[in-house]
Amino acid sequence: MCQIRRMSKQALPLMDPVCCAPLAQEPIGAEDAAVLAKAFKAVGDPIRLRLLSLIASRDGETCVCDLTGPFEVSGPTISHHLKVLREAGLIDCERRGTWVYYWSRPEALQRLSAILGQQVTRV
Amino acid sequence: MCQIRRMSKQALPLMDPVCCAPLAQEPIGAEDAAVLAKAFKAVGDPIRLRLLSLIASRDGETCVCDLTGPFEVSGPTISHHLKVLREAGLIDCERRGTWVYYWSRPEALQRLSAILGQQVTRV
DNA sequence: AGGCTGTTTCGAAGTTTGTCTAAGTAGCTG
DNA sequence: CAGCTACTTAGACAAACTTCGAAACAGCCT
Repeated sequence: MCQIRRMSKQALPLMDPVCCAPLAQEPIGAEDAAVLAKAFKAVGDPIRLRLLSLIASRDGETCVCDLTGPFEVSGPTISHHLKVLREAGLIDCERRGTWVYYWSRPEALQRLSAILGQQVTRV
Repeated sequence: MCQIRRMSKQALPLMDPVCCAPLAQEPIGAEDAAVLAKAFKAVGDPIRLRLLSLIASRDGETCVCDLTGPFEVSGPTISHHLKVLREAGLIDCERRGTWVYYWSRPEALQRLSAILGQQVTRV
């Protein structure tokens, strides 16, 4: 199930040690590249990208039950993709009663955005 | 070999029809997601991310001969990764005499950055 | 033309990923 | 507690990806 408490405690587990220098500013190191590539790979799947957009474009939280509808894949597959996004630090979740709710981590998206972009953004 | 003329003519073949609305603004459509996911997948590999950073952090062009050195993989593998980046519209190349030179397409990186970020950037 | 160097393409391992069905866990309700 | 619903995990399998060595191609030089 959703690792509620554990995930909420550690923010951005994968990207934390990575600096924010844009790609085009200086050649990225091998370790940073490995960590960042994992995050980019997480958004490198059409269904995950749509899931992330669905979750991020909501004001508050999104119930999983609202996420399985728009896709042509089975529930377990959606759950798998949500897990990948969660392990990449892009979203987080919490179970309240029967349902599980997801929300996005804008700071993680912003960080990835800053890596690709030219502006030297501090997040 | 490097599709010099052909690639230079058509700019951003994969991302051209995709709009620039940030992920978090509105749920992305399935077609846009497919195109964008391909681009994100291209940077979702550590070697490709380093290659892109190496190329993008240079002022001008980068010779392939300077790209094979820093990596522990064979020449053909580097060539394959460069092809993936090129097909994603992130870099382009030209052969001049014996050597092939690569350069980055900042507008493509900027577009991806804008999709992830919150600012409504027009590129 | 023939040989040499730099780069890409081809074909074939081995690994990873996306997807499914089946089974398991969490929590509600009677 | 039994049964029900919501969601996740486990195991399996096909498709895709990464990588390599070998071969092919492009352009220089003699």
